[in-house]
Amino acid sequence: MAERHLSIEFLGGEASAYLPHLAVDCVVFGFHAGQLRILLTHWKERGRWSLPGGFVRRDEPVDEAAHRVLRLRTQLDHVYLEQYHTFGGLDRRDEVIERMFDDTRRQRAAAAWISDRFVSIGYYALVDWTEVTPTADGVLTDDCRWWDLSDHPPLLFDHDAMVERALGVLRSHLGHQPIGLNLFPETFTLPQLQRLYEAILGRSLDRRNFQKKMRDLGILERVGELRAAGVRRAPYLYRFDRPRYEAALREGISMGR
Amino acid sequence: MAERHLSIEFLGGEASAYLPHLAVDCVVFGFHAGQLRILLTHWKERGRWSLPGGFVRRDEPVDEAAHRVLRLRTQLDHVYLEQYHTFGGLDRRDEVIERMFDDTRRQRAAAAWISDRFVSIGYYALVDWTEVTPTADGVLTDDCRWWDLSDHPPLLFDHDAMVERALGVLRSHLGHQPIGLNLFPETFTLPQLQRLYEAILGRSLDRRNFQKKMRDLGILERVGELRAAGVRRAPYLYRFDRPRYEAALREGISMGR
DNA sequence: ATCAATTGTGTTGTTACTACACGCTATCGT
DNA sequence: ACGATAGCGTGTAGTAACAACACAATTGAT
Repeated sequence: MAERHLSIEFLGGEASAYLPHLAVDCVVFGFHAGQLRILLTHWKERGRWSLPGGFVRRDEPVDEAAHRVLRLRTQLDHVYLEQYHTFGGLDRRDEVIERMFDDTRRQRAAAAWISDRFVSIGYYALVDWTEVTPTADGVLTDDCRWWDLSDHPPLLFDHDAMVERALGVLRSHLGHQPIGLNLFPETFTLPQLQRLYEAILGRSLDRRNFQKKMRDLGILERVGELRAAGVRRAPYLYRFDRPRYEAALREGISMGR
Repeated sequence: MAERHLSIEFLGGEASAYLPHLAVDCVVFGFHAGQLRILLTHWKERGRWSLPGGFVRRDEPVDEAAHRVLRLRTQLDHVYLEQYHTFGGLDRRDEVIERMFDDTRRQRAAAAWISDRFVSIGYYALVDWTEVTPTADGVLTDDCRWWDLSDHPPLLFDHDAMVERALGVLRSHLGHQPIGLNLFPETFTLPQLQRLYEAILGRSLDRRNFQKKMRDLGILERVGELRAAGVRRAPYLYRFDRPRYEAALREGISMGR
C-alpha cells in the first residue's frame, strides 16, 4: 500500500461487508476539571478533526456498530450510549477522501463507495474519561484525544452541528433523568456533580438547592470524606445507589430545569 | 407487468435512484371522536398492514423523503413531521417480497435490493384527519385508511414497536410543548383538546385544572360558541394564536405531566 | 317546572422551586 | 498561637405551580 494512499482493506476486507451510504458517529462526553470534554479523531491526510465514527456491517445492528466504533476508539466495552438523531442532508459527502485511493479498479470502487453521500446515525456516549484509552486507527486517522467542549477545533463535515445537537439532547434529558453515573469514577463529591450539571446546562446553580435536591432524590450513598491537599473543608464522598439510580432512569425525575 | 408480479418500475424507474438498505416510515397520528388514530397501508400480496413508508432518493434529504412519502399517502403538503428514532435491528428484512418479482435478471436484482436488510428512519406526523385523502399506491399496497390506535391490526415487520415508541415520544413531548395545532381544524373546543391530551397520555385529566392551565398559557383565542344538536351547554370555540403557539414551541412550556 | 348532562369558573391546601444566611473545617499568613 | 479565608454542609422563608374540590350556567328531555 502506498504511503499516501489508502487501501480498501481499511474497511476490514471487502467494502461490501458494510452497508453503503450509512455511518454511525459518536459524541463521546467526558468530564474533567469542571469542563465537559469530547473525544475527537484527527484525519491524517487533511489535518483536521472529526467525531469518531464508522460504518455498519451488514450482519450487525446499528446500535452494535456504535458500540464497536467506541470500543475501537476507547478500548472500553460497556459504555452508556444513546442514539439521538439521524443526519441525512445532501451535503453529507466526502469528496476529498476520493483522491486518497490508488487508481486501480478495485480501489476506485472503494473510493466511489466512501466518497458518496452518507446518512449518519448520531449517538452520544457518557464515559469516565480516566478509563478511556484514546486510540487512532493509524490508517485514516493518526490521533485521538480529548478536547474541551468549549474550546475544540472546527470539525469536518457537519460534525459541529452534530455536537451541538447532542449537547442539546443531553441538556433536555438532564431535567428528567439522573446523569453522572457513567461520567464519574465509583466515588465523587457533590461539588463535582454540581460542576457537571453546570457544565451541561451552561449556567451556575445554587449550591444549597442543588445539594438538597440531590439528597432528596435518594439515589446517593455517602461513603466517607475526601482527603485532598489544598482543600479547606473535606467534602463528603458519594456513590450512586445503582438500583435506585436505574429506577430513577426508568421512572424519570424532575430536576428544576 | 404480470398481474401477480411487481416491476422494478414501482421504484420510479431505476432502483439505483434510491439509497439501498435505507427507508423512512411514518406514524401518522390523527384524532377523531376522542380517539387517536393512525394511518396504515394494506399490502396487496400478504393481506397485512404496515406503516406508510418509502425509500430515500439519492438526491434528496431524508427529511424530504419523509415528506414525499406523506404527500403520496395523504395528498397533503406541509404536515408537521418529526424524526424520532432510527431502527436498525437485524430482523428488519423482508423475505416474502422477494417472491413477488419476475425472474428476469433485472427483476431479480430489484428483488435482491428490496428483500435485503433495511435500516428505517422513523418519523411521526400530526395531521388534521379531515384534510387527509388516504391513498394507496396500487402496486405494493391496495388500501390505505385510518385505524384506531387502540384497536388496529398487528403490523408487518417491527412496525408495532415503531408505533409504540412514537407514542412514547409524543407523550414525553406533550409536557414541554403545546400540541394540537396540527391535529385539529382551524377551530375546536377545550373539551375536545382535553380529550386529545387524555388520549395521548392514556389517563384522564381534571377538566377545571386543564382549562385553567390552557387559558394561562395564552396561546388560545376565543372565537365564538359551538352550536350543535344534542349538546347541553354550548362550549366555546377556540383557535390557536399562531405566533404565541410557535413561541411556546420554541421556548417550551410545562404541562404538569 | 324539574331533571340530567355538559360546560365554564373560582378557591384552597399542598408541594416544589427560588432566594437567601449561617456554622463547620482545614489551611495560610502573621 | 491566632485570626483570616476559602470551601463545604445544612436550614428557613417566600413564591409559584399543581392537585383536589364545589358551584353556577346552559339547554334538551320529561
